[in-house]
Amino acid sequence: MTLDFYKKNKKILLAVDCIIFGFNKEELEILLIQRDFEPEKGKWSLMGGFVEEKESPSESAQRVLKSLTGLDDIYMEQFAVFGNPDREPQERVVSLCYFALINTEILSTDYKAKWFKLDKCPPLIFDHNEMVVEAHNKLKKKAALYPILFELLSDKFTIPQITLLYEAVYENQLDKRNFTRKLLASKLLIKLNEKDKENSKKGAYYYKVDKTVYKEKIISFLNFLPGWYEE
Amino acid sequence: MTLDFYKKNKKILLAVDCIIFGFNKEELEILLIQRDFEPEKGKWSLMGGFVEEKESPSESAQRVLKSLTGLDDIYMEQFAVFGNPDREPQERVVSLCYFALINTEILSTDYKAKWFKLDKCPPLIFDHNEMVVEAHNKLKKKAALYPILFELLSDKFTIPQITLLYEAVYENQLDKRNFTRKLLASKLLIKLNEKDKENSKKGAYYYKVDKTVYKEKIISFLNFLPGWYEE
DNA sequence: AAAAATAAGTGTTAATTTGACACTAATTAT
DNA sequence: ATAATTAGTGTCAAATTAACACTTATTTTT
Repeated sequence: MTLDFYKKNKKILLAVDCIIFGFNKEELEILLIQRDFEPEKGKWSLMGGFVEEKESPSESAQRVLKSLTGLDDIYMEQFAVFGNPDREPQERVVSLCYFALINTEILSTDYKAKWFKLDKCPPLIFDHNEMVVEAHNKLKKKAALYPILFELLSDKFTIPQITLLYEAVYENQLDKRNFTRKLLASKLLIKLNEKDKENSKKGAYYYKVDKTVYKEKIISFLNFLPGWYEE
Repeated sequence: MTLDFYKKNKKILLAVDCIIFGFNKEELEILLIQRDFEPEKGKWSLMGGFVEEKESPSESAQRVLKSLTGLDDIYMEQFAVFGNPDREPQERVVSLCYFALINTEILSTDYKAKWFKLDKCPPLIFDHNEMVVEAHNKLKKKAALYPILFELLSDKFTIPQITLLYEAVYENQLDKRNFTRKLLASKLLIKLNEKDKENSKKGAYYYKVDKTVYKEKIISFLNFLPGWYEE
């Protein structure tokens, strides 16, 4: 009886798919690959892979991410399961969806992945376009409460850069004065004695994240974006 | 080549486990079953089952819930994946975790499940105790933003009952005056011309949820619980 | 060297929301 | 009639919010 219980149940191919967000200083982007195998060879796709024998799903997601970007230690979160029996034509696959936030500057370019602006995402295989939409929605909700968007920026960044980032994620204009005030009130940022002179004549001071505060900081970020969630 | 790609990957037993929350007018409870099969026969366990061939994981979770409670149409949310390779001794099983909110009054009692107070939960099989803790944490976060806790109450309820419910979920005392004010300001409640006289001499007015508002209503519930998330 | 151009950075105010706080009202039981 | 019990309500000071536009620092142009 012991093993019968398990044996009578069908096993399933279990995949992970990663929506990898990046920020190009102006727009939110996602990293896609062109499939080089059947089915759907040549089509654009999220990065994915199967959960292997000796790894947990989050380890699979990390492996996939590493194999495609060379990056370790990336912010990643499981946010959905796509598992309709017929979502892939060849074989039943249940997919665990993760979104990841990476700083695109760190990423070397010799991987065959390509960045696409979120609003110019090509048609993707299977239900991957739906996954992207859900990931973006989840990102908006999460980032309203937790300061995770800093994962998309370099170690040092300017206030105008953060503002552009939030405007990109929420597809909305922000009041610069109010936003800056709230940012600084969060006590999350440390002002550096150095300016970014690339993007303006006056130059904007660099800041970095106070890591000790960052770990504890949640929810206080709420209402950074007055009203975005009510629309 | 087509199918080789899939074939070389190992399939995995995919389970769903449900943390079913209920509210007994005083405390938050979860519904558990005593396993009547090996392994771990006789031990307490979450309700679970395997994802079958023709169903999506959320359908599996609904089926499990229905088979154990007779209930349909229950609020349910996937909140975690437990998938360490060795989390079950006999066989590798990846578990998709759902939490559900049900009104215990509707539930008939001839199912062999049993309610346990959340803080008096017995030792459970495998990693189920961890799942319960994560579910409770997730519930707290979600319910701070969305009015989902009404799913735990009957169609009509009193303000004192809601207050007790929030106090139970957040394990904290609430200021009755401020909480009531915010509740009513949410425009989510419709006052009925009827009182509950069971629980007090004066009697407390019943309210019901305004379903049209309920569907849209999110986040405005935030800060119902000043400071709970900062501790 | 003066003027123009550009983007950074900053302050005020009125309205709203918050949290802290304690008494009155309605009913039943004695 | 009195006591007991729980429901229900109001005020105020402090903090937070959103709406709003000018000054500053620097480089480029003339």
